[in-house]
Amino acid sequence: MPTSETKARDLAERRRLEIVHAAFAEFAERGYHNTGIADIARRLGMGHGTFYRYFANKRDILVHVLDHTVDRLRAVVARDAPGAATTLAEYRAQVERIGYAMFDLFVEDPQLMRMCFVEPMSVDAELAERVLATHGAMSALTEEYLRNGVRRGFLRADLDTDVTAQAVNGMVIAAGLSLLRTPADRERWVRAATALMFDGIAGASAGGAEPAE
Amino acid sequence: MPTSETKARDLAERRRLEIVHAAFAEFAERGYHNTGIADIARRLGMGHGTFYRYFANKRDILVHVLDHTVDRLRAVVARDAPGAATTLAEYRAQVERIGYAMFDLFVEDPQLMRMCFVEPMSVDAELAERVLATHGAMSALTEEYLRNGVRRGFLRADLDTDVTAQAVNGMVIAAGLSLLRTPADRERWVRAATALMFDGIAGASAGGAEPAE
Amino acid sequence: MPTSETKARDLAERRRLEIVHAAFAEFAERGYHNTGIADIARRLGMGHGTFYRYFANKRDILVHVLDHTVDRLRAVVARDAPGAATTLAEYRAQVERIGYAMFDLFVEDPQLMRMCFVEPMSVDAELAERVLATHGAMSALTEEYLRNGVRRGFLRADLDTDVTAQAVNGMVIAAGLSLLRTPADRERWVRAATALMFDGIAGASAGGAEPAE
Amino acid sequence: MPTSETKARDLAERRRLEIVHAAFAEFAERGYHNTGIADIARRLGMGHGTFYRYFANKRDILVHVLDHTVDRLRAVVARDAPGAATTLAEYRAQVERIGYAMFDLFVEDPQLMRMCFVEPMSVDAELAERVLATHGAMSALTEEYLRNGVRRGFLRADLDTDVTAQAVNGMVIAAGLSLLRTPADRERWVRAATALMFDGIAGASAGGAEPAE
DNA sequence: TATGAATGAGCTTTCATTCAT
DNA sequence: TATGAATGAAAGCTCATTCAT
Repeated sequence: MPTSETKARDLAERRRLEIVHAAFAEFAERGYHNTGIADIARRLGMGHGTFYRYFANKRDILVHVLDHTVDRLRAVVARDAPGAATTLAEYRAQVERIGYAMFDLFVEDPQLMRMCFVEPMSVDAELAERVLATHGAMSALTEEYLRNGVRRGFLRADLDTDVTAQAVNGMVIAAGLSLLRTPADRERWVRAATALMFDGIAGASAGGAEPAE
Repeated sequence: MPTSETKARDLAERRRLEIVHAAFAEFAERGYHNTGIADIARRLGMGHGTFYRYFANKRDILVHVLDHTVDRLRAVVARDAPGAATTLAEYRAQVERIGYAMFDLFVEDPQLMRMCFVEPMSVDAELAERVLATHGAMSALTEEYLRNGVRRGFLRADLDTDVTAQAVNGMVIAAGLSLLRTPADRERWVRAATALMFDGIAGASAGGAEPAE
Repeated sequence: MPTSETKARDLAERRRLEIVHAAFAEFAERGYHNTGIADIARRLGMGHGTFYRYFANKRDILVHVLDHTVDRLRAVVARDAPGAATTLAEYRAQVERIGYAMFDLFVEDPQLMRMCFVEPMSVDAELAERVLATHGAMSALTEEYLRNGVRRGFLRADLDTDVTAQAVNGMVIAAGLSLLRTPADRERWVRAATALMFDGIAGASAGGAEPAE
Repeated sequence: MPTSETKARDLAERRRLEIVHAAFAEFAERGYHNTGIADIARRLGMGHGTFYRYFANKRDILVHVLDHTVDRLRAVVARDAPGAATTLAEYRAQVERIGYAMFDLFVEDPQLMRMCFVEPMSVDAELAERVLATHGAMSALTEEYLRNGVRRGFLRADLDTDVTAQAVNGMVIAAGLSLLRTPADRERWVRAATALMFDGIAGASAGGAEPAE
């Protein structure tokens, strides 16, 4: 039995979400700096004063768009538990699943990348730091997966999990950027990326774990 | 025999370069949108009207800063000719050399990354496309190296050079971003990244060229 | 026999008064222009839409605050009837009584001065005129006292009652302003002001009714 | 031989003064809060952006208008040196001179009062305090005159110079306010005010230095 | 009657760009 | 060629007021 107060709160919450979505669309379309509050409001058919009932200022909405978008990303990565895989094959399958999911996310909304990593970078130092922190957090997540693999023994014992996690995340970023420009073959991307990740590029015969010396 | 005209042209060219450097510094410090023409001019101790004798408008200087910065990046990658290596060990050594060089570049000027890939992304669609095109071009360059390795037989014959090149470039981007936040151990980064690139993460015993099926 | 209608009217009247008091407090605290309708409503714990059920607009409430405040001032001055005193001593005592009373009023609420003479002056021409008219009315009241004294023969026969009344009121204003800044000794102020008013500043020996010639 | 730099500085200084005058006129006409920067600029036929080359913000111009106006007031009071008079007659003549001069100032520009004491009072606490401080400073100046008279023996020995000075200043304020409403007879005002100031209102026969008790 | 969500006029302020000197 | 004063478009933000509930 929802009281009128909770109903009002729900309505307000829905409104906030609407604005977040509209802002996402506008920012994605023309960029944060080329978007006015009026543009966001117009997209929702509401007065631009109304915007300020829900968000403190322009930067505030960007923060919320960012958070909202990062959550979507994080959800995909976190869906598969880091400790789930017990064999290399399982692990690889898990990575592929995540890869496919992220790829689909990027395909569904190619601007997602931009909203998470590009637009907020050029607003102010604090937001830039926040983006980088997010990137760091996602690398930490990736590292969990790697650590698990090392612990279980199916990943190289001498793996530098920290740096490797960041490098792997870099591949994901590259995929995202690539999709901003041209549609890509999902299968091919994930296959090539996992191949690179697990096996490297060295010829099978020549391959050794040791760096050249 | 420099005529007074060529001398004047040289002087103008030097001035343009000065402005590009000043703009780079200002943009790096507080971002394109938070930098005014006056800031750039002030840094050079020149009147801000003078700026417009050398560049058409604010966007124009960004384009030049971008180009100039990308050239620096490209120079590093292109220093080693793609076709130079003839064995895996040579190839790997070459990659490491390039890796060290890029790393040093990022350390020397961590904002380089931002100027190439971040700031121009949020100005307008055309500049964003340009950034992505640049990224594409550098991937193409990387691909040349990979193709060469495949041709020579020391890289996997079935390597998807296109996607793999992009993914490798993603690692570089990750390194650059990482350096924006925290200084990193050059040795460790390059070692881990090349290990990942050449050998993958799979345990030595378990490693096979074949993807899980 | 209060009908329900008169009861409702009374309730409404009480509400109006509450709002007037709240508005006085807010205006006094941060000035008319820095106070929003929402501030006044919040102070009463009521919705700010409700305000408009009692007052036509923001200016309207100021008018009512002004009137209400002027009434308080006027009541003090009018308490002693202008014609009551019949001798100079009585008259002087009356002036002192009024002086003490006004002083107490200012001490009790130093913002009273501001609400009567300052805030409304900077809203629009009509309100400014109204403030000046009020000042004129209070001078007229003062003049009544002076006229009475002249008529009774204990004030200078040649007294310019009009201008003198205004000048005397000016002293009161000065006292009010002074209290806005620093607390003052009531005794001292009233004593000095009445001494000035009745006897002037000229040395006793030198004193004559005649202006210097 | 004015260098081009001093010429430029002079020009800028003249521009600033022009703006101060225009702002004075606009503020006087419609009040600080009802005046937009655009109004001030329009009055000078200049773009409103130009305003910000000379003043930091709207409040800033008010501060300058205030200072400029107070200086005009102060100049009048300070013209006659406080210690100049040596006899009561001289002193009274000096007071009358100052009275005439102030009166003329108010007649010439009745809004002067409003700019000094009214408009800045309702902007923020700091400006209000500043107005009151100015009032205090002018009272202090008046007190100097009174002290001098007491020292020389032609004013009451027991004069409370502090309070009396404030009260006398109150008369001046009253005159100023009065002139905002209706033109007044200069002769009459000064005569009545000095009479009040020097001799008080008590009838000649009845007059005594002692307060009634 | 009471409410507060919605509104948009209107303001201040910034800054890229122009142009007379 | 160099300058910086002038400009006004454009944007963010506030808040008095309205009105559906």
